Parts: sequence; C-alpha cells; structure tokens
Amino acid sequence: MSEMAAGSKLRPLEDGTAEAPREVRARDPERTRASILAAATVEFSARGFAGAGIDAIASRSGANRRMIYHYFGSKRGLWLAVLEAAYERARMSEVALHLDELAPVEAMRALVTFTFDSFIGDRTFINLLNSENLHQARHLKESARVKGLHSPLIGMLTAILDRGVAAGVFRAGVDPAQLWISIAGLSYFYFSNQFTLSVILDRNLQSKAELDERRAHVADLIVHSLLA
Amino acid sequence: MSEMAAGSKLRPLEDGTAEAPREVRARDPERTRASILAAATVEFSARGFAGAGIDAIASRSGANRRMIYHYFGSKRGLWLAVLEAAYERARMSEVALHLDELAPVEAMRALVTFTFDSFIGDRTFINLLNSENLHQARHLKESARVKGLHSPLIGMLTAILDRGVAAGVFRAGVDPAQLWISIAGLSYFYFSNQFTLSVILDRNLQSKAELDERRAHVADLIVHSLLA
Amino acid sequence: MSEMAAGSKLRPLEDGTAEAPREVRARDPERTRASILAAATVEFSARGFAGAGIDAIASRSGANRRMIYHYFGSKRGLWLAVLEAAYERARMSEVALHLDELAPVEAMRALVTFTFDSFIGDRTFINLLNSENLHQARHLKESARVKGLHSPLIGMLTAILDRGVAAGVFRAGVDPAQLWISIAGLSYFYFSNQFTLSVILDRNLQSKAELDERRAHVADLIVHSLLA
Amino acid sequence: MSEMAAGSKLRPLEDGTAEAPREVRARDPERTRASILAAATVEFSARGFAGAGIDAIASRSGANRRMIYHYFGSKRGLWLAVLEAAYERARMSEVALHLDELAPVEAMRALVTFTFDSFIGDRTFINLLNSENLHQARHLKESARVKGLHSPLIGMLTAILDRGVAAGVFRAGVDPAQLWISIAGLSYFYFSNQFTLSVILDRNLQSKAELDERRAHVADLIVHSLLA
DNA sequence: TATGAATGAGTCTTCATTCAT
DNA sequence: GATGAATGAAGACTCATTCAT
Repeated sequence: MSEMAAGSKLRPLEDGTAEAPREVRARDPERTRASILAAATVEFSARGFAGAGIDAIASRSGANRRMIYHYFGSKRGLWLAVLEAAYERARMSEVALHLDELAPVEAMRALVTFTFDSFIGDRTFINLLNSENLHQARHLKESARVKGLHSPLIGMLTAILDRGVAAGVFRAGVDPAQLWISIAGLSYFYFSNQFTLSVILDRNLQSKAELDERRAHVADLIVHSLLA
Repeated sequence: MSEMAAGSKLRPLEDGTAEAPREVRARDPERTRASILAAATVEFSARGFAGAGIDAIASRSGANRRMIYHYFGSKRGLWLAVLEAAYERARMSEVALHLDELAPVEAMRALVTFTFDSFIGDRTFINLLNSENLHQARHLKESARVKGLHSPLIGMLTAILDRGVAAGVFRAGVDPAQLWISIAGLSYFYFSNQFTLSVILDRNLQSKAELDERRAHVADLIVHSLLA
Repeated sequence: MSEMAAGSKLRPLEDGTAEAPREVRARDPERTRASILAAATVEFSARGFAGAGIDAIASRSGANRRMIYHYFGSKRGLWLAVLEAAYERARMSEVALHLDELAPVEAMRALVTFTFDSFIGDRTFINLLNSENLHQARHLKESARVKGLHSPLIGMLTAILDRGVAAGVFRAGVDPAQLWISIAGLSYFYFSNQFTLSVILDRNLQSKAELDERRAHVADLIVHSLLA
Repeated sequence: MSEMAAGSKLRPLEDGTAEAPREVRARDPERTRASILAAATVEFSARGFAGAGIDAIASRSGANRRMIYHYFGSKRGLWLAVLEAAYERARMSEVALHLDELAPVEAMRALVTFTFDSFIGDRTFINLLNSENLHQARHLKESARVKGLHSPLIGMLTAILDRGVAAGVFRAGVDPAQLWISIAGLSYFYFSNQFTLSVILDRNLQSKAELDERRAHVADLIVHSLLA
C-alpha cells in the first residue's frame, strides 16, 4: 500500500527546466532495443513465456511499453529474439573452446567439464529451452537464424573420437551426435531439475561439494563408456 | 509414467452400469475431484502453470469452476495435487519392475530401457517437472506426500551394482544415486528437449528409427561405462 | 460540502464548444480521470467501499474499466483519491466563510448554522467518512495530502472565542478543538444517523420543519453553553 | 454497549465427554443460533454489510454455512437479527440507569457521562448503525421489534429537565428528544469518527487523557447549555 | 523515435445461495 | 437439525495489443 500514491501524480510532470526541455529520454535505438532484449531475457527466463508480462519487461528495461511492439512486433517476436540471442551466446562460448592439443581422453574430459560448468550459475538458457519445448519449438522452427545451427561441439567430438579410435584408446562405432546429446543431457538434467531433485533426494544439489562430485561422476562416466 | 494419459477425455460417461440411472449432474464428490484432477493434469502439462487457465480446466473437467476451489483451494493447490499424483504414478510404475532374476548387465540394460521407454508417448511428467523447476520447486517443497520420496530405482541400482561388482563385471566405486541421475538424464533430456533438438539437428527425434537408435545408444553407454 | 454532487451525470456531454467536433471517444486524460473520480465518488458514497464495484464505477463514468487502474492503480487508490478530493472540497467551502465582522454570538451562531447546513442534501462526505472510519482510517493515514489538514473552522473558533471572552459574553476555558468536534458532532450525528433515528423516533428528520427545529436547537445549545 | 462480548468464543470445542462418541457436533439449536449471531455481529461490525461474508461468519461461528440460511433465511435476515440484538442490548443497559435520586445537574452529568462511556471500547453498535444508515435503514424499517423503540433515556431526560426547571436551575423550553440527540451526537461523532479525526487533528483520540478531556468537555457543554 | 491513453477479453478468486443427503 | 456438494454471477485486477499524438 505504500506505493499506492493514489493517482496523486502519475505522470512525473518533468516540469520543463530550461535547458533540455524535450529530450527526457535520449533517442538511442540501439540501446533501447538492447535494453528491452536484456529485460525480456530476464523476465522470460524467470517466469516462462506465459508468466512473463509485457509490462514487467517494459518497466524493467526502462523503455516504453509501446517500444516493444515497435522493435519486436509482438510478444512472440520478442520471445524469438530472446531465444535466438541465447543460442548465439551459447554457440559463441563453445567455439572458443580449443581441444586440439589435448590427448583424446583429456580432450573428452575437458569438453564434458566445459559443458557441465556452462550451466553453473545461470539458468537462463535452460529455462528458455524448457519453455520453448513446452511450446513444441513453435517459434524456433520459424527462425532462419537458428534452424540447423547445431553445436560446434559435435564437430569437436567427431575429431576427438576419431583421434581416440586411431590411438586405440576409444572404442569405435560411437555416434558423435548421440554422444553430444548424452554429454549435454548428463549435465542438463542435473541443473534443469535441480530443485525437484533436491527435494526428492533431500540433498542440496547446488552446493559446491555436490557440484564437484557430479562433475567428476559425469566426466568419469563418459570417459569410461568410450574406452576401448 | 507412460500410461498417464489420465483425463484425456471429458467426463468418461461410460458408466452405464445397471444400478443407478444417474441424474444429469450426479453428486459424486469422488468423481468430481478426479475429473478435475485429470483435466488439470492435461492443461497444466500442455500449457505450464501460468499458461493453463482455471476456466479451461473447469470446462474440460465438466465440473463447475467453483468446484476447483472447493476441492483444491487455489490454482497452486491444484497444481500441487497434480504434481503429487504424477509422482505417485511414476513411482508406482517403477516399483512394478522386477530385475532380480536378471544377470547384472542385463538387469542394468533393462532398467535403462525401462526408463527410456517410460518417457515415450507422454510428456506429462516432463512438462510438470520443468514447470515446477521453473518455480524452483516452490510447491513441491511443501508437499509432505512427496518430500524425500526418491525413486525405488535407486535401491534397485544399488543391488545391481553390488551384484555386478561381486561378479567382477562392473567396476567398483560408482555411486547409485549419481548413476540414477545419469540414467534419467540421458533419456529425460532427449525427450524434454526433443522439439528444439529436432530443429537444431534437423532430424525428427520422435521417429521410430531415432527412438531405437537412441535407446540402444543410452543402454550401451551406461553399460560400457560400468564395465570393469 | 453541499455542492459535492459531482459526477451525478454520466459523461457531462455539455461540451458543445465551438472549436473541436470531438470524436466519439475523445482522448482527454484530464477529463477521463475526472469522470472516473466523479463516478467513484457517487458509487463509493452510495454503497461504501466494499459495496461499490469497479465495474459500476467504470460504466457510470463512461470510461473503460482498465482506465481506473491506469489512473488510480487499485480500488483502494481510487478510494483514497475520492476521499482526498472530498476533504479538499469541504475545506475549500469552509475557508470561504467570513465571520470577522460579526459580533461573537452572531459569529458563533453563523458558524454553527453553516456547519449544519453543509450536511443538508448531500450525504457524500458523511458516507465516505463513515466508511473510512470502519477501516480505521487505514487509507487516510497514508495520505500526505490530508494528514494534519485540520479544519480552518478551528482557527475561526479560536478567534471568536477570544473575542467573546474579551467582550465578557463568553466564559473562558473552552478548548476550540473540542468545541469544533462538538459543533460538528451535533450536526453530523443528526444527518449521519437520520434514517435509523427517523425509525426509532418515528419522525421524518429530513423534513423542512424538523431541519429548522434542529438547526435552531443546535445553535441555541452551543451559544448557551458558551455564555459567561 | 460495552459488555457486548459478541463472539468471544470461536467454536466451543469443549465437548470431549465420553458418552457421545458419534455426535461430533451436538444438536443444540439454541446454541447454534446464538453462536451464529455472535459471529455475525463481529463480522458485520468489523467489515460492514457488504464487506462481511457468509463464509467468514460460518467458520467463525463454528457452524455450517447452511445453518445460517436455516436460522436466518438470508444475509439480510441475519443482518437484521444482529441489528435488533444490538439495539436490545443498548436499551437494556440504559434502563439499568437510575438517576432519580440525584439533583438535576448531577443527574444530567451522570446521564451524559453514561452515554459517553457506553461507547468506549466497543465500536460494534456504531459500526452497525453507520452501515444501516448507509442503506437508509432499509432493514430496520421492516423490524417490528425495533420500530419506534426509542431510548428510555428520553424519558429520563424529560424528568430531569422538569425537575431542573422546577428547581430554577435549568432554563425552560428545551426539547428532550432534541437534547437526547445532542447528547448522543456529542459522544457518537467523537467515537464514530475517531480514526479520521485522529489523523486530521494529529492526536490520538483513544488515549486515556483524551477520553477524560472529552468526557469533561461534553458534560460541561451540556450542563452549561441548560443552566437558567 | 518515442509515449501515454485506451481497450476488450482475459486472469484468479469469492459471492450469496440452493440442492441432495 | 445438520452438512458437504454444487452453482452462476460477480469480485478485483491483468492481459497483450492498438490508437493518437
């Protein structure tokens, strides 16, 4: 009730001081767009597509509600833009990974560890993906930017597997795409479902000790599963 | 988990039992409650917590909108009831699994396969869990019925691992709880994210061929990772 | 207070000013806000806070229901705005009273009479105050606009009493604030409770004759009570 | 008025006697009715007619919601019963007042003081009256029990005035009914509006000191106004 | 580019009341 | 006498979106 301010004054009534009478909020399209996108990422991630509100996004971004429609056309358009940006961030961090100089087993371990650690501390991508899958990828399907943009990790996995098989340390016949899904899933599920799992298992899966244990378990599991 | 499809039909109406003619709107609390729960399971699963509407649930269930509040108190109360029921169905199907008579490797393969297959054809549990994790298990935390109700599969895994180690076919030192998370995650992620993955990988992950390939990959991966 | 009757008519269509033809639904925030406030004053006064409905207010004002939330944030925000406006109208009519040139006794009689007459014909202020007191002034307490805004009549009373005591016609030692409460209460109770009193006493307290009798009684009572 | 103590006990669960194991809630029509009435008095007084809810009253009284309709027919019927009971309690405490043996001035002072004190500590009657007046005494008008049941204080006032005039201490020509309204109003307004007045005057009108001051002021005012 | 005003359908929830037992 | 089940209308409030400036 404290913020009631019963219409005492809605409009700030920015009383026209002499110097900058008109430019209350600078006109910077690039920045406006980016701030909306950032705010939308937070809101969509935290509340899902249906749970997030245009108003909340607008006020979080500091921009006018109408600007969202100006730049993104609709709530769904904004959602798609958020999703695409999230994919691009993820892919961008993946391509920065260099494993060529490591031996196959160490390279594999590094890749698994990198994947695991990428989920720590930020549920944004997980939440967006889960929401989009709830909607059966309806939006993503229509994205020219993302369609078929599979992870660079698959290429890396192919190389590592080849080198491992050639060196006689890895068994042959493992499909890199399946393996990628497995590596991702081993970490993804742990983080995606960490809250319900923590209740069910009566453990705090976010603690440092649990994270360390899980990371080691996942890396061990993958490596052992590949040994010749 | 697979046989969830409860409430897919509005008012079963199949009651033509001999005894009672049944008036148009029977006074049958048990049935009313169940039909609401079934309808809510469908709606919540299909649209998430925020996306599902009380009105849609009411009209799908054939019950009055007010009855939802009569029986479940609130949307959140209804959500929790749906979630608890889903857990109970899942656990119930798991305890029906008997692996004692299989050799360790076959038992492990059967358990993995069972888990994988439990997700086929029904996304209900996955969607509910993802939604609940979006809300950080806020509701589940307060459920006396589910708290600490971990999967019976963990106990089975412990037994299988022990037998395998004793028989010299499995390596020692694998934590059953971690292994359970891994087995679940290997399948869960595939199904949970199948729509976005299908777009990204440009494959139809729901096809029979893909399912067969994935099932085999997951079982192989787990078994290989455990071999001594 | 007496001229409150604002908003008794839906949409004051009297604007036939020459300049603008005025579209069907003009975009005129000032006017929209004012029409909502007027409609709310009528509804709140007639039915109390709980009894009044947002829908009724909206349709009486001719504005969209959503506009109420746009301008006033909530039902309580609207209530507070209505209350504040009522206080301001009351205070404004009081300050227009000039008693300096009258002898103490006549001035006192005029002040009492003015107070009494201010309640005739419009229960708005009484009903709002009673409702707000039912809620223990919960809203008013947080009004910066009204807090401590006591009646200008108290100042006038102080002056009249002083003059009267100096002239030897009034006894000393009468507290102006207490006296103000008394003068207000003598009239307020009569009007506030006129319906139940009319039933109990089996008289029509709204009739001209009764009003005249009461006005005289109150003025006499106050004046006699102050005589030296 | 002060000893109303309506609804002081919620749900009298004291029955744990051995004999009647089945009759969880004993069938005691008298008691059920009384507990509903008490609960309704509290709720109606605290929230007004529109603000009070049948459910809240039912659960406060410990009785079934349906019982309210059984005993009182409707919400309005219940309201009227509450109102009538309040009037009867008030009148009953008034008739207990004996002033015949006091000198006119002391008797008058006692009557005023009694009236003032009757409002301390319990707003029930005030709130009910204000609500009923908001509805223009719509219910009371149809009460055979209350119609024309004016206060016994009026008769007492007549006697005191007569004795005072005869003794030469009171002026003649004061109408007892008007005087009664004045005496009531002087106290009623102070208590009825104590919350808004406290805000406006920036004083705590409920404090002991303020009450004492007001009581004295009111008694003085009445007595002075009557002196010959 | 940017913004507040405006909207109608929608949200969850509670209302007073009646029915069947 | 007493109770839980059931109801349709209404409650306050929010939704994504478009209009006018």
